[in-house]
Amino acid sequence: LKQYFNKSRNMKHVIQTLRDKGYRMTQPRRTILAVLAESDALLRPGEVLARARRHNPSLGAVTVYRTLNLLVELGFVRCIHLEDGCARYARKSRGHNHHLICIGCQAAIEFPECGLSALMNRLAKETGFQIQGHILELVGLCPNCQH
Amino acid sequence: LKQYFNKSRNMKHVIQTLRDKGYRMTQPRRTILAVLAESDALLRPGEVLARARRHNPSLGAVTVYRTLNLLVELGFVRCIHLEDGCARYARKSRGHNHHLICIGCQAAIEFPECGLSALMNRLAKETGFQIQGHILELVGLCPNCQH
DNA sequence: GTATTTGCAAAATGTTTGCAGCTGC
DNA sequence: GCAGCTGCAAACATTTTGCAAATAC
Repeated sequence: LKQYFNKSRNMKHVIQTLRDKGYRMTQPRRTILAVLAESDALLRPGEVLARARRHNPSLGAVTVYRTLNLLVELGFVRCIHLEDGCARYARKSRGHNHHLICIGCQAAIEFPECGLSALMNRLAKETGFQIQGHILELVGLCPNCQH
Repeated sequence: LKQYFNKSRNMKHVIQTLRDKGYRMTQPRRTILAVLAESDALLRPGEVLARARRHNPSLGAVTVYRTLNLLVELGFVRCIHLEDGCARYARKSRGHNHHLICIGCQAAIEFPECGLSALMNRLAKETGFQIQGHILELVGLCPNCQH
């Protein structure tokens, strides 16, 4: 889990996906992927930048913003807005899933099944809406932050 | 529905709640409440300001931000961050509920039951998290925006 | 070699704060 | 009358854009 992006097979998958869309794997992108791979917590862009600069001090903030947007677009990263509206990022597995987030330490755990399809079907019938998706995040305190 | 805040009983409830917490009902607050009452769509602070200025041209943007924050704090309004991270506001009924949002016209319909408690209980047991809440919004196209 | 990417500076955007004057009650 | 509120200006935080130099492949 911790080495999601470090596992050679996953990194190759990222590189291949970039290639397929005309993008390139670069040193800054590798560094940012490594930062996300090493963290189990949601990170703000500034936090990603600070951590990435430990490995690569000349990295620019703009590159972090652009890279995070790209990784979201490609589906490798999720952008989450909690109540405060700040953008936070976490790595995302393939397929449909959501995050359970600790409001103490920002730890984020993925879970796949949300069981919302019955609700969505019912509301679609009742309202005539064509429901396309949903935003769902659970928030609470992880075992370490409950004391 | 359209006149949620205009109904005298509801307005009195807002006034009473403000009073109880040491706040006052003022002309700018009344105007902003009326704007939210008249709209069935999510509104950005700037949109609230523009609409409110039709009734009260001297209204300041800062007052809109402060009033929206206050109304969220008191539970009369919900602040929603969609994928783009922008803050949008909608009036909120009492009790637990969520919104079904049209990505075409920003129309927002409240619905009360989300059926997430089984999922939350299961994840709490599996992870040791003390789950305190959830962010849930359904997004799609309303009948008018599907054409 | 060439198209993509980077990093800087600057601009744009969105929101908050300090404060003097105004308003609700 | 006095506490709370407003509106302005300014500060602040965050994100985006234009562009020349660097880089991936």
